[in-house]
Amino acid sequence: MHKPTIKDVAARSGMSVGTVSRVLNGSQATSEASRQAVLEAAGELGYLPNAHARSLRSDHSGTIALLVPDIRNPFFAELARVVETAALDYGLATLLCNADEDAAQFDRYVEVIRRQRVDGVAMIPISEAHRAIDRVIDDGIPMVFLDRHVPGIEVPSVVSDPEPGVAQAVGRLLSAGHSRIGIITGPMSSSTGRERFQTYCAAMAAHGLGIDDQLVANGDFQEESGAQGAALLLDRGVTAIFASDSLMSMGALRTCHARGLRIGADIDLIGFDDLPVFTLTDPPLTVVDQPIAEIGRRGVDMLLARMGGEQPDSVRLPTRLIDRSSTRGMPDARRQPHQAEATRRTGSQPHGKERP
Amino acid sequence: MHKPTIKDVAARSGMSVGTVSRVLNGSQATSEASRQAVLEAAGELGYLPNAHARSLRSDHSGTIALLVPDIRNPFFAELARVVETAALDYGLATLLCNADEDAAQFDRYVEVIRRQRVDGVAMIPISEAHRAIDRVIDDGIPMVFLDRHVPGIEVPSVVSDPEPGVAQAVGRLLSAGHSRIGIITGPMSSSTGRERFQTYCAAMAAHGLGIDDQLVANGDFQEESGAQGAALLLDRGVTAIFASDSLMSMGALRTCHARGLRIGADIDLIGFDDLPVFTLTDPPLTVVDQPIAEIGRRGVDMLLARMGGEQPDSVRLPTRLIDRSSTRGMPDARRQPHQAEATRRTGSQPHGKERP
DNA sequence: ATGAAAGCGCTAACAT
DNA sequence: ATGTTAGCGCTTTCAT
Repeated sequence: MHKPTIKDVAARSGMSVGTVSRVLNGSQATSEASRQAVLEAAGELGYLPNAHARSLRSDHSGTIALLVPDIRNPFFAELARVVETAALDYGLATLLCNADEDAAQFDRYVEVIRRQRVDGVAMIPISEAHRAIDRVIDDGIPMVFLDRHVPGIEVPSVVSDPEPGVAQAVGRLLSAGHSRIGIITGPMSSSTGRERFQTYCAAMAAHGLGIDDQLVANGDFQEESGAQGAALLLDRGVTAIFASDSLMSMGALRTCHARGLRIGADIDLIGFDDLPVFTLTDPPLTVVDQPIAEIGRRGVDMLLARMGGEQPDSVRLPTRLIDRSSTRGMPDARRQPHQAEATRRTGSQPHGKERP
Repeated sequence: MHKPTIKDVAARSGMSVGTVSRVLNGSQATSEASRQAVLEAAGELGYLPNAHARSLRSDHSGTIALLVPDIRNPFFAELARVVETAALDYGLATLLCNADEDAAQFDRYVEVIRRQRVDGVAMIPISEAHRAIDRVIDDGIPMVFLDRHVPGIEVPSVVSDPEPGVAQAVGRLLSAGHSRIGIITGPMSSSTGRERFQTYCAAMAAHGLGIDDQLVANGDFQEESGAQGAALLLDRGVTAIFASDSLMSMGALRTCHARGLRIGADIDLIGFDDLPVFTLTDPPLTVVDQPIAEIGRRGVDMLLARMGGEQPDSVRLPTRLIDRSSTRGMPDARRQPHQAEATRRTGSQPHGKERP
C-alpha cells in the first residue's frame, strides 16, 4: 500500500538515489553492475516513478492535451484515437479535453491544461475561444491546430484542403444534370465552414454558376441544423444538396427520408466526411473524404517538433470524392446499391481508414 | 513566460506563502483583508497553481483515468463524453486511455495511470488484462467498472441488464413467426458477451426453443466479425439474426446488403446498442438500447464515493427494445420506413439520448 | 490569523 | 562512475 520511492530502491540496491535516478533515466554513464542492482531492486519493489515529482523537478510532464469540440462526433473520435495512439508511441499520455460544443467548457479545460503544465496541446480551435487560446500561447505551451486554423493566430496547423474533393463533388452533380445545387454550410466562424463554402462557390463559378441566397442554408455542424437546412433548401426547389459535415449529412438524410424523397432519384445528396456507416445508409452516401489518420499523425509529429523548439510549417492534406449511390448519375444504384459498394470495398483502402 | 509561483503572489500581496496557500484553498480561517490582498495579487500576476507541486505534497492529483477498449466505438465515445463531463463538474480532469482493442496497450496505459498517481480509475475492463487490473487494485487506486464487470474481481460496477431488452427482442422475433433465430455473440471472455448470450438462450428457452450450435456465430464486437457471423448464419438458414453490439450489427447489415437481402422481409435483424444513424440505415434498425448517459453518470458518482472511502454497491440498469423496421412484423415498414420513424421520434426521448 | 519551516519524490549540479 | 545535496512549488504542522 505504501508506494516505494526512489529512496527505497536506493536502500535496497545499496546505491545512492543519484545513481538510481541515473540508471532509471538512462542518462549519463553507469556501471553494468550498479545497473543490474538498481533494476533488480526496482523490480522486486514494484517501483514506479512518481510522475508529479519528476515533473516538478524536470519541468516536463510527459502528457499532452487534446482539446476537441465534441468527442461524440465520429470525426473527432477517430482523430482522438489517432492522436492518442501516436502520442503513446512517443511515451506521452493524453489528457482528453472535450469542450462539448461549449465555449465555457472550453475555457475551463484551457485552465486545466495550464495548471497541469502539459508539455504540449493539440487543439481543434473554436474561434469563440480566442482569449483562452491566447492564454495557452502566452504560457509558452507548444501547440498545434488540427482540422481547423484561426487566422491571425500564429500556430502551425494540419488541416485538409477541401478544394479537390469539393470540386469533384460539384462536378459530379453538374454532370448529373443539376444546376440548382444547394449547400448546408458550417459556421462561418470556423475555417472549415468558410473554406468548404468558398470552394463550393468557386467550383460553381468555374462552371458559370453564380450563388444566390436561395442556395445556401447556414448550419452549425450539428445534425439538427442539417435537417433544418435540408428542409429549407428543399422548399426552395434545389435538386441537389451538399452538406458540409457528417452530422449535417445525417440530418439532411433524415429530412429527405421524412419527406419520402428517394435520394439519388428525387434528390441528390453529397456529404462531407466519411463514416463507416455511410455505406449502409439508405442509400449509401457519396461523400468528400478527408485523411483523418494522416491529419492526426502529422499533427502529433508537428507537436513534437514544436516541443523540440522547431517552427514547423503548416500543412494541408487533400480531400477526395468517394462516389457512392446518393447521386442520380448512377441509375443502377437504387437497385443494387450495396453489391456495388461491397465490390468496391475489396479494392484499395483509401487513407487506410476503412475497417478491415 | 516565467510562470508566477506562490512565492510571487506572497511577495506581491505582502503575505507569507502559508497565508496565500490558505486563501487559495479556502482552508482554515483568513482575514478578509489578507484574502483581498492575495486574490488581487494572484489576479494581477495571472497566477495558476502548479498541479504537480500540489499533487506531490497533498497526494491527490485532481485527475481520473478513463480506460476504454476502443474510442472509435460510438458506444464508448458517448460514454467517454458523459464521464468526462461529469468528472469536470467535480473539478476532475480526465486522462483518456484508449486500449485500442490491444491488451499490450491496455497494460501500457495501466502503467501510465499508476505513474500519474490519478485519484481514481473508471475502466471498461477486458478480461485478458486481469494482471494489469490487479496492479491498479494493489496500488490502492479507487476504481469502478463501467459497462462490464469481471467475476472474481471485487470492484463495484455499473452495467446494464440485457435481460428485459433481449427478452423483448426475442419475443418480437417470435411473434413475427421466426423460430430459427441466430445470434452473433460477443466474446465469452467479456461479461457483456456472456450475459447477452445467456439472456438470449433464456428467452428462447422460455418459449420452448433450444439452442443448437447452428444458431450461434461467435463474434468479437468488431464489425468484421458481425459481417462474417451473419454470412455463416445465413448459410445455415436462419431467418432472423440478433447481433450483440452496434459494430457487429453494422457488419450484419453489410452482409445482408451485399447478398441483396431485404432486411425486414427476406431476413430480420435486431442489434444491440442504439446509434443515431440506425434510424437512417436501410432499413432503420430495431435495437436493444442501454442507458449510456446514466451508466456514465452513476459510474462517476460511484467513483467519487470510492475515492471518499465508501464501498458503494454495484448497480444494473435495464435495457429496452426500440422497435424500428428491421423485423418483418411491420409490413408497412419497407414502404414508408422513415415517415413512421420520424413520427415516432417526436414522442418521448428515451434515456434522453436521441439528438434533438 | 499568520509566519516559519519541513518535506512530498525526484533530477541535476557539484563533488570526488 | 558514484555519492551528496539543493531545490522544483506547494501544503501543512508548529509556533506565535
